[in-house]
Amino acid sequence: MALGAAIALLEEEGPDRLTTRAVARRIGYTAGSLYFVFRNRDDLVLRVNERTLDELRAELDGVLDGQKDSDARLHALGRCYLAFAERHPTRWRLVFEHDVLDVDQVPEAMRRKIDAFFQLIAAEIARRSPSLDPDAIRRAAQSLWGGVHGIAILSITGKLRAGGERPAEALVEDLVATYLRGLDRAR
Amino acid sequence: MALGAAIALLEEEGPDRLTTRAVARRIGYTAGSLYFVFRNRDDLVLRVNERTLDELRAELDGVLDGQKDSDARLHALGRCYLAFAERHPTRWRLVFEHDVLDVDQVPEAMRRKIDAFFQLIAAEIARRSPSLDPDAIRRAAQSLWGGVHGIAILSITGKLRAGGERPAEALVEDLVATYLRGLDRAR
DNA sequence: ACCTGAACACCGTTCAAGT
DNA sequence: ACCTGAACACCGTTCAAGT
Repeated sequence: MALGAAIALLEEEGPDRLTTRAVARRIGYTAGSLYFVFRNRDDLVLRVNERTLDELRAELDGVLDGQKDSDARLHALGRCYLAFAERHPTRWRLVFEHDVLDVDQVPEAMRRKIDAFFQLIAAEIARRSPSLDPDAIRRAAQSLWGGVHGIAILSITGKLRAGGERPAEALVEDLVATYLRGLDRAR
Repeated sequence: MALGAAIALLEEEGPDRLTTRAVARRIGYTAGSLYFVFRNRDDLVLRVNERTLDELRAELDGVLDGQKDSDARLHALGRCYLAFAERHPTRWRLVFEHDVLDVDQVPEAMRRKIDAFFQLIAAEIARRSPSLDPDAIRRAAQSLWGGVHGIAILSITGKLRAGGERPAEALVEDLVATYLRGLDRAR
C-alpha cells in the first residue's frame, strides 16, 4: 500500500521529503500512477493524518482501562497524548500543521475524529464535576486540552528549554492538576 | 528591503508561495541575487520570524501599561497573544512551524526572544504568588503559557469548532482564570 | 483496466561571467 | 562590488499513449 510507504518516508526523512514522486519511487511505480490512488498531495497527507489520529485514539482508549478515578484518567490521557507526540513527532506535527487548501471540503472525517477526542475529555470532566453545566464542560475540555496540546507542541519543537528530566511531562501534570484544582473552587 | 517583500508575500499568498524566487521577482531582482542577502530560504524565514516575534513582543509590552493587578495583566497578555495570532495567522504559524535543519546553530537569537517572553509571564506569576519557589514559578509560566499557545493554535487552524462568539478568547480567559485559581489553592 | 513517460510550470541553490 | 543568467537536481500534476 502507498500509505505505508508514505508513513515510512515521513518518519525516515521528514515532512519535506514526503513527495508524491518519492512515494511512487518507493513502491516501484511511476509518479503519475500515484494519482490513481490519491487525488493529489493534499489528499495523501490527509490520509496519513487520519491514520495517525486513529493510532492516537487507540492509545488513548487503551490508557483508560483500569483507571477508575476521573482525575487519574485525565492525567493519564495527558501523559499519553504527550508521549504519543514525542514518539511520533513528525507524523503528529503533520496532523496539526498541514493546511488543506479547499477548507471544510475534505476534512470532515478529520474534524469528527478531533471532536470525538474532545468529547473523551469532556466526559471525564462531567464525571468529576457534575455540577457544571454542559457549556462549562465543553469549555473546560477545550481549554484544558488546548493547553496540553500547546505544551506538547512547544516541547516537541524545542521551544521550552525546561529544566529537569521529562520536563514536558511535568508541565502537563502541573497544568492538569492546577486546572482541575481551579475547577473545584467554584467561581 | 527584501524582508518587506517577503512579509507582504507571506500575508498575501500564504507560506507555500514564500519562495526565494518570488521574493526576488517582487523586488525586481533575479533569483540568484537573493543569496547575497540571505544564506538560504531557511535564513529568510528565520529573519521574517524574528521580525514577527519583535512585533508580538512590542504589543505585549504595550498592553501592560496601565494594568496594575497581576491577574488582570496575565489576562491581558493572554488576550493580546491570541489577538496577535488571529490578526497575523500566517506569520504567527510560521514562527512555530518552521523547522530549522541545522538545529541550535542559527536560532539562538530566536530562543532568547522566546525565553524572554516566558520570563514576562513568570514575573507576573511571581508577583501574584510570592510564596512559590523559583522552580514552581518557571513551571507555572511554562504550563500556563503553553496552554494559551495551544488554544491559539487550535483556534487559528480551525480545530476547535467552539460555540459562541470569540470562542477562543473565552477559552483563554477560562484557562487563565481557572489555572490561577488552582494556583491559589495550595497543593 | 492499469500504468508509463514525456511534458509543463514551477522550486532551491550554485557559480561562471558580465558591468 | 554587485548582479545576471544559465545550469542542475529536484518538485506537483496532467494526459496521451501503450499493454
